[in-house]
Amino acid sequence: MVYIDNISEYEGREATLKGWVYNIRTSKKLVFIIVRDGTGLCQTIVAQDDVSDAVWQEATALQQESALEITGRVTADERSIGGYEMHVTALRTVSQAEEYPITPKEHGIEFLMEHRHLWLRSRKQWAAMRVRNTIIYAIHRFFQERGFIQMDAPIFTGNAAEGTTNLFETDYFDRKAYLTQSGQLYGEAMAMAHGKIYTFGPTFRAEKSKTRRHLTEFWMIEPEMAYYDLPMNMDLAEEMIAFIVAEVVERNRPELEVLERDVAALEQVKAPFPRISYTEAVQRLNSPEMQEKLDQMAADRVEEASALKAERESLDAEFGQAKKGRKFQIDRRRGEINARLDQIEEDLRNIPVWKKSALEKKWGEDFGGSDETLLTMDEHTPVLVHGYPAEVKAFYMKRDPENEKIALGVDMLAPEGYGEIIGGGQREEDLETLRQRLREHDLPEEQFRWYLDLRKYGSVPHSGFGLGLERTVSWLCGLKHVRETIPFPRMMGRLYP
RNA sequence: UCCUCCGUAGCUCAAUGGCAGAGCAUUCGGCUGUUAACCGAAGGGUUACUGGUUCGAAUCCAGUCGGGGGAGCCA
Repeated sequence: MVYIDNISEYEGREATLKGWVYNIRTSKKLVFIIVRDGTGLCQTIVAQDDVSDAVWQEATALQQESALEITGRVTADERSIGGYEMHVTALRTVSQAEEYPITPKEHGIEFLMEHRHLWLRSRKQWAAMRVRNTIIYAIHRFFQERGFIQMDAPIFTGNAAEGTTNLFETDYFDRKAYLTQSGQLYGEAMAMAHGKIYTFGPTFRAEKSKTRRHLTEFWMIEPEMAYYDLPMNMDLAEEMIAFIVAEVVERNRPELEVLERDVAALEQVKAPFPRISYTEAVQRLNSPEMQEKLDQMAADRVEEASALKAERESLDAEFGQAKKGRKFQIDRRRGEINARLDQIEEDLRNIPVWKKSALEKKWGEDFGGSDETLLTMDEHTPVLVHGYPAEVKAFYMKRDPENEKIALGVDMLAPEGYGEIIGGGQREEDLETLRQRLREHDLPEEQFRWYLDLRKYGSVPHSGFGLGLERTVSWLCGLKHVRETIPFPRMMGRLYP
């Protein structure tokens, strides 16, 4: 089989592509068909003089997304996408498409989500999925090359416990079962068997969150390592992220270009990343400098908004006498301006809230989304925040031996406002301490009998973390919303397709 | 659960209480190299739904439904 991504090998020769019509343009005696085959796009040219009447008829009858086999001579041509094009000699329609709903024009998100099964064929979505694939492969490589064993935690769990989040409840032979929100506790058991393990699987949270960072079903990677303390854990997380980013930059340049991602920003993501304690982070949020930064941000937004409005007015004035092609551009630009203005309006409403949240953040409170954005605002790499107040963290988190109020947890915050991509820490390994924590959190010891066994039979210091795959994809692709980083996103209010 | 914005042709949007419109898509015609081609024509509407105000409602008011963004919660 010939695929578009290696079509250069066929320059000057005849080849057959099997794919779909990405776009088609007709002229009197020429038809330009952009063919898509899953590996890329290639322009093909059908000239009436070069082909039989039958082939010409078929070519002119093709619709967007019709499936076809197309044969012709491959030539290099700078005018064409990918630098090569095909002069067609034969063509077979495999399947004539009906009128395709996703036209070469902007669409709203509701419409696109309703057609997600088709939207996946579009260029940007195609590129994002390829980056996702690189990330998945890089994660496996990273761990496999370091002696980690990949193991799977169960998806059905019996205990609704462990904490605060809402779980999906299912009927399990007349008993209640819940879809897992984390494989971590099982990861600990597996790490005691194999030393270093990682899980890679779906997780479910029934949170009624409608934000760009949330899905109800998402994929999480959770390494767990025996004999690792918090600093070792942080080193591993940092090394892993740097590795993933380097792989994406190396292997996905064309995809990042399609996504219009600023590659230079990704190239700066190299270890070591800044590390600050939770206590320092709170001080930073409380600082007058942070308030000034937010005032500056508000002023910048106001300025940007007035510039955009001026631009929109001049576009409006131009629109009347513009030619069709230009009208199209104006339309598109107006759409961008309106979307940005909506965003600015939202920001301006929120900045006072962010200011208040930052200024009034007290030691002991958890960070909100805006706090995370502020903490990474001046960085081009992720930031590690460690040593959280024990009270806001889960029962299994080990406390700092020198300060009972501090848990040995760490979060990694991605830059550019992408938020928390990693959460983890060192686990409590002492049996009696853990029993007491369960009581403090009002959790039933019976449910955790197996977990407590791990502390009875050869308990050792151990650590691990969870990486959110979709947030990582979102950050590296520069996508605004995690719903574009998974083939079929599951969100509150979205179960189709 | 709360705050906020939105719902007009298949799609993206306009119409600021007074004749419901444009571009794309579709169909037909024209055009020899197009880059989301271009030019001409045609068809296409329960303005989300229910009620109210008004001489008159896409527009104002109330409620319902659906969606976007955010808070909380979190990866």
